[in-house]
Amino acid sequence: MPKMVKKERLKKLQEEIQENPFLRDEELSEMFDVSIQTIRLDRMHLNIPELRERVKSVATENHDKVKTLSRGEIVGELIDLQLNTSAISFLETDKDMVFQKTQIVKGHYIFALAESLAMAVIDAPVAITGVANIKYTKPVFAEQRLVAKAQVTHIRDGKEYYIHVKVNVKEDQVFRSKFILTAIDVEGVKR
Amino acid sequence: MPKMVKKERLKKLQEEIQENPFLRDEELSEMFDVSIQTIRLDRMHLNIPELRERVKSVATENHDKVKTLSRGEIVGELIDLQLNTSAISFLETDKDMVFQKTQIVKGHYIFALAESLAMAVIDAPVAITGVANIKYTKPVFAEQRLVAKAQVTHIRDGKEYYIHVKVNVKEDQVFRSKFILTAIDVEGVKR
DNA sequence: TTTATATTAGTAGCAGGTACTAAAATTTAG
DNA sequence: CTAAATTTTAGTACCTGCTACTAATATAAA
Repeated sequence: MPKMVKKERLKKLQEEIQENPFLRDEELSEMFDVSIQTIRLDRMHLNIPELRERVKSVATENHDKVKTLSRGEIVGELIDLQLNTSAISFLETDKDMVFQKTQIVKGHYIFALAESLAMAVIDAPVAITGVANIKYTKPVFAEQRLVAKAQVTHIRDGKEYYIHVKVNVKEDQVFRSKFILTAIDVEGVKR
Repeated sequence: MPKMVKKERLKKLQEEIQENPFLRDEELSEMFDVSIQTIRLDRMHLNIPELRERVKSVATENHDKVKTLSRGEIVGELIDLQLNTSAISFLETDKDMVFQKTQIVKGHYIFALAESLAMAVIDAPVAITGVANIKYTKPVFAEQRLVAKAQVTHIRDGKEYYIHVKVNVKEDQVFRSKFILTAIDVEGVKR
């Protein structure tokens, strides 16, 4: 990189570390063609912690994220559950969920919220999503609280469950759907 | 923890570190009530790297994962695209995508594949999912290759796009859907 | 009791820093 | 142009969480 003044370097340094937090001071000093001490002063000035701390925070952030996405079978937080009858859950949307161009939340997050609530409301050891009829009525943005309400409308033969799930942001409905979930015995589905 | 024989300790140690990779040798030595040296010999025996290496690998693994989920606007890999006409993409399913009880892939992954393909096929700067009509025809398991095919069936007023998306595993259809996407101008959607 | 096996102790050295002091180099002001 | 202020570089001591190694004990098996 060509030599630059302090201000410029600070800006670029911040961007560079943001983009790749795994860079050592030595590597950065080579990139910017300044001494290692300068990089350290710069980091101090920008309140950027050392490599190991950066790595640790990437690790812990993502560790948590992976847990709530793959360990938790339910997307969002369950706040009320009447088995086989109704259920309510919510999900706070954030910047990671949106299309960058439009800032609109990707549909599958809302779908996942609705689907997992539909699954949660069923009192069956296993259920598989059969049919879903969906309508997105309004776009959802980041930093909004989605409230999902599921209502079991019909149970046929004790196997097929008809469930309506509606998702609201405050009083505005943003999504509605009908799920038909079919209870299946675990052994019967093996490949 | 009560004292235990080597074999038992090795097993527990492996589990403990797997569950929480952020433990120092010293903390582990206290947990198991053995010397720090013993923990180090144990790790060596089990081929478990040191704390910093573990943290680093958690960070990099998840760093990649987050990138492919949030940076990439399209879920799956695009292999063919005829703008405003048709498109094909695929997605390899893995163990992280399934319900643990049933080993069946969660519906929203398939939905996300279909939705993002539907969005990709449209030649509009911005598009928002309006209505989706969905049917899951067969359960999908991990380690299968989902192939999604999108077909634009109708364009109304140059704004509303009707798109069919079908998802197959080999010759079996596992999902089909109809999307109606509405092109919107970016300025018009701001809150 | 001798011999293995397992555990503990202790030392030197490494990476990637922090925290600090001090000297140059460069810029800015008078 | 010169003095003062700012920026950059140099160097040292110390920190954490290790590795790699040597050596002494403790415990269990033959």
